[in-house]
Amino acid sequence: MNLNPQILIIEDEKNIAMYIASILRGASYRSEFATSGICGLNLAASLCPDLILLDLGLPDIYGFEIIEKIKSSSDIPIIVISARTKESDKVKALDMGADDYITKPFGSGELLARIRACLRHHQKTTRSCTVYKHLNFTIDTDKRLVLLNEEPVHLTQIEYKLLCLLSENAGKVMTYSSIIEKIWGPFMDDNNQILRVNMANIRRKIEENPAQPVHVFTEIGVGYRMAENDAG
Amino acid sequence: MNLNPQILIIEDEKNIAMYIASILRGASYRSEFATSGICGLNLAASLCPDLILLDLGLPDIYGFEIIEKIKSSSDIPIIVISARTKESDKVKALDMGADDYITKPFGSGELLARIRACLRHHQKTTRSCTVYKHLNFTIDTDKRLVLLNEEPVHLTQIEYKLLCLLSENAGKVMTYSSIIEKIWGPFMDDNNQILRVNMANIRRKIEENPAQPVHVFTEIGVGYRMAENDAG
DNA sequence: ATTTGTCGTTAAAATATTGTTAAGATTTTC
DNA sequence: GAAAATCTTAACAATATTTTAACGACAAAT
Repeated sequence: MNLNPQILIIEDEKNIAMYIASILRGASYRSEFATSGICGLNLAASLCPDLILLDLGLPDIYGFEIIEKIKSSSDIPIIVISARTKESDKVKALDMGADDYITKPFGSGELLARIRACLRHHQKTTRSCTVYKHLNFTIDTDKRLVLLNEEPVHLTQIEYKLLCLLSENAGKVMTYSSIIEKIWGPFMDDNNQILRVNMANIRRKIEENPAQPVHVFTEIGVGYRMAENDAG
Repeated sequence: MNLNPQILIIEDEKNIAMYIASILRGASYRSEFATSGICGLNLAASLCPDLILLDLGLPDIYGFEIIEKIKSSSDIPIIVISARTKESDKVKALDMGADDYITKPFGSGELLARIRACLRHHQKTTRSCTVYKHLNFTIDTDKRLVLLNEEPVHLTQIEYKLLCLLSENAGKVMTYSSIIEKIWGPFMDDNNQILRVNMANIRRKIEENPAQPVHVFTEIGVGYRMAENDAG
């Protein structure tokens, strides 16, 4: 069963946020708020929403920075909602990586249509299959279940995210810093000690012999790579 | 060599079409016209442009039909340009598959920014090729993987960087000092002992007979040169 | 032919990175 | 609120990489 798409609203004016949320609810999207930029960035990292609606006029962080940070660590589509009609703002936001730009006031129909277009567009890039198959284990992201030799294995939140991330990118090396950014968010420092510990825990759970892994290899000085089997 | 993106303009009013074309030319896009819907559909099929700018108010075919037809047979991004500001039109066009909707009058900056966003978005699906191919080995820089006779070869960080650098410049001699500068940075002293060791290690890994290399040749007194195969 | 200098090779020393364990800190669960 | 699980941090051993040094083979120069 797939949940309805989750949308994160980053907007400092409560009443506008509430208004948007009600529109989204009417279209049966799940929505979350953030009333500041920092808060928004953290929520974006922890929730991994399907889409972000971003107001540019935030109190703490310069709106364009948020676009940059989110896009550097993820692929989440961003629709900018702004009172600024100046062309230079639109250009800047779009070039920073925003996927669309709507100026206030806007109609609920247009907002929803643009959200649909954005989500549709994005789905083409993200594979629809929710099961990663490997040599002797599978990940079912739909059920959040990992089976090792048909037997369920318990993974903690972080371990699970990490395994999924590597599965998604099976075959190619993911650098330590990119992994850390994707799992712990953009404010985590680049110390990969914590990553090493988690990888050790994962290997203890899914590798026959953790000292000679067959699933996740380490490229010394660079990062980790998951074996490219029939993942996907 | 990659040509600049080609953009198809489907617009019945000549002067508007010319205006758009001049904007595109200014940003060094290649552009083509179609002044009717039928004509546009044919050109879309034969040219396979990178993007389509579509005016909704065409004489022959109902504009929405064009969106539907193009999208059903291809993945070309479509930006609708229209004088209609009615929300229902926007919603309909976007839901039909259009990727963006701009209302006239629009600024050239916004148009170009939206085109960039659209192209960028679309490129993600068709990822660029990052593979260097040589006689019996390949380097996949996306996966950071070196295959020798289809078998993965392990290279250390320096070895890998070095091999990539030479591949990038296949066919031409790279001087020792330029190599050292690129790999160890500008503060490394010009002693190429360390480079010799690394080259020996690389040759042991990728050359059949390291004493008679076929991939990386040394130009005595000057530097190293990688054989110019179909690298790229 | 001898000298000079460059290059390839090997091995050992120095350095850096990674895996592992265990002990607090924090959160979640009951 | 206590117990369990999880997350984080620190220390240390194991391992891999990078650097340095020494030396023989070979080519160019005298």
